[in-house]
Amino acid sequence: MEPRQGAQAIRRALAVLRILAAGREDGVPLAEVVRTTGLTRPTVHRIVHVLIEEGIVERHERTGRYAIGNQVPELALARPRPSRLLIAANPSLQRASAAIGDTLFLTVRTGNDTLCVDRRIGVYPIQVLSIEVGARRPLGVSSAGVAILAAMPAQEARKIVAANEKRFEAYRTDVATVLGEVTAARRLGYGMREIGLVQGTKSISTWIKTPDGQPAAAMTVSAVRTRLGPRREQEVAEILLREARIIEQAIGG
Amino acid sequence: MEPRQGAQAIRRALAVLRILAAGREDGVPLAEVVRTTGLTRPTVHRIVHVLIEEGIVERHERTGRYAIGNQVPELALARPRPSRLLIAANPSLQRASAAIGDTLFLTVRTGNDTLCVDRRIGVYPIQVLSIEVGARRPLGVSSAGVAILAAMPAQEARKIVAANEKRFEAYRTDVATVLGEVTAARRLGYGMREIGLVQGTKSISTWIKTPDGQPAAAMTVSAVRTRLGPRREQEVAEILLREARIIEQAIGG
DNA sequence: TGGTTCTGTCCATAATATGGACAAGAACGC
DNA sequence: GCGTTCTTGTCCATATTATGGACAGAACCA
Repeated sequence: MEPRQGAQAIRRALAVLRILAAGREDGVPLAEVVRTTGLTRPTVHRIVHVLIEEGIVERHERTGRYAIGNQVPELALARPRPSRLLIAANPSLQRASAAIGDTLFLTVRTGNDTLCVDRRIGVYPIQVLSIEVGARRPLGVSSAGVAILAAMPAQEARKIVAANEKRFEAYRTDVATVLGEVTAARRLGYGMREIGLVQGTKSISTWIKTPDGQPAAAMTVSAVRTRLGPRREQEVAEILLREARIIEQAIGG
Repeated sequence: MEPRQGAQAIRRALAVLRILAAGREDGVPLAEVVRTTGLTRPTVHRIVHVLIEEGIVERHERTGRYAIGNQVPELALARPRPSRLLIAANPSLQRASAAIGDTLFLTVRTGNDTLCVDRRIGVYPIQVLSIEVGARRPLGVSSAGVAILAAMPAQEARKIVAANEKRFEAYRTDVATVLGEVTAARRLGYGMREIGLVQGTKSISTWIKTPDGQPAAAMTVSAVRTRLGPRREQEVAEILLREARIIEQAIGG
């Protein structure tokens, strides 16, 4: 499907950039980039340093870790329109946040990653704030990722999960576990994780599909586990499912 | 100064991306990318299409023009902190905008381009709004660019102007004209263009330097020409110069 | 001290990106 | 209609370019 050739170096540079983006502000050590991309160290080293010269990547003084540079937001300014989805989802996030009281996330798929694009903090005094806007994770490790995978054709989902295999280790999961969760999510109608990425938290995610049936995003509630018992899980899931359908209407029109 | 080799393709891809960023949402035709980068058409074609497959570039349905894709803002989310400069400049822009009443721009240098990063609209009923946040131009074609060039060592400025030679044509200027304006700006203490990029407008720009003497940005006022006669030009320049020094203090601390 | 991480560099080699040449479509003039 | 000039897209032999194995230094720990 993507047989265009003659640009190995560019593709590799982008793969490196995506890993660095997943590391956010803290940056990523070279060795980790080498491990997760599967490229050789001289190659990664060369790519990263060319990107530094070009201002696309920065190196943190103290740690020596590599991170996304300031020229990337500058390039991004050339594309200012906020996405349709963000506008369409806004009222639903507002309503659901008020009704539920716990933290809400809106997450999209980008390549083999999930990317948090919006967050609403609820009124309940204990909030799960571990995930920030811009947070990027391999598809499959969060309940949002599981929901998005559950919403796509099984074969495509398997392909993505396989591609992320190496990266799962860092999140203490593996291909079989993720595929199991995806299957469970399909049965339930929503994604769920009893053990959230942070100890003692629980997450519930619904998927949002585009008119052509592709998953566009996931809407997630994260809370301390004790606040999401079986009964309330049911309630929260119903709210999320209802709002997800409303967002689908909005992006469909 | 930048002798690292082994990544021609990556550098070329970035050069293409920067041209596309300058085109903003409208996009840029392939032929123009070829002309301004000086690369051959097969090469640009290959690069652009690989970037499309990777989601970094998009092609507009109707026009066939190429533009920055949605994955670029997604990568940029990994770097959320707004720049020090933007924070430091905020009160000055506020004050100057109130005092002057015409549109104010804050512009930074990025590579061989100027990039508008902030804009304040004044109270006067006729405002020059042609430049938007995200607008990118070759250094030298706007008064902000002239100011930034005037604030750097003459040799470096000449080098940048020479590098932009090909791109000047599209703005109906040339190396000699730009260098003349830069010299004039050094004498005056601020950048000025009697004929703005839009017919009948006039612009005045002051430069803002970092503690180490490098130009960090330019602050610009644009107005219809009749509103910036010699007397008012003097007044406006004084306000801009004063605020520029205040911003320099703020980023210096 | 030796062992284990990490990062950085060299350079012969193979694989890769290159660009001249060709092709075809679109817009314009007449 | 037909030529002219613009555009974008593709092929493929070639040589330029990116590659990665091997080596080395630095930092940390026992």
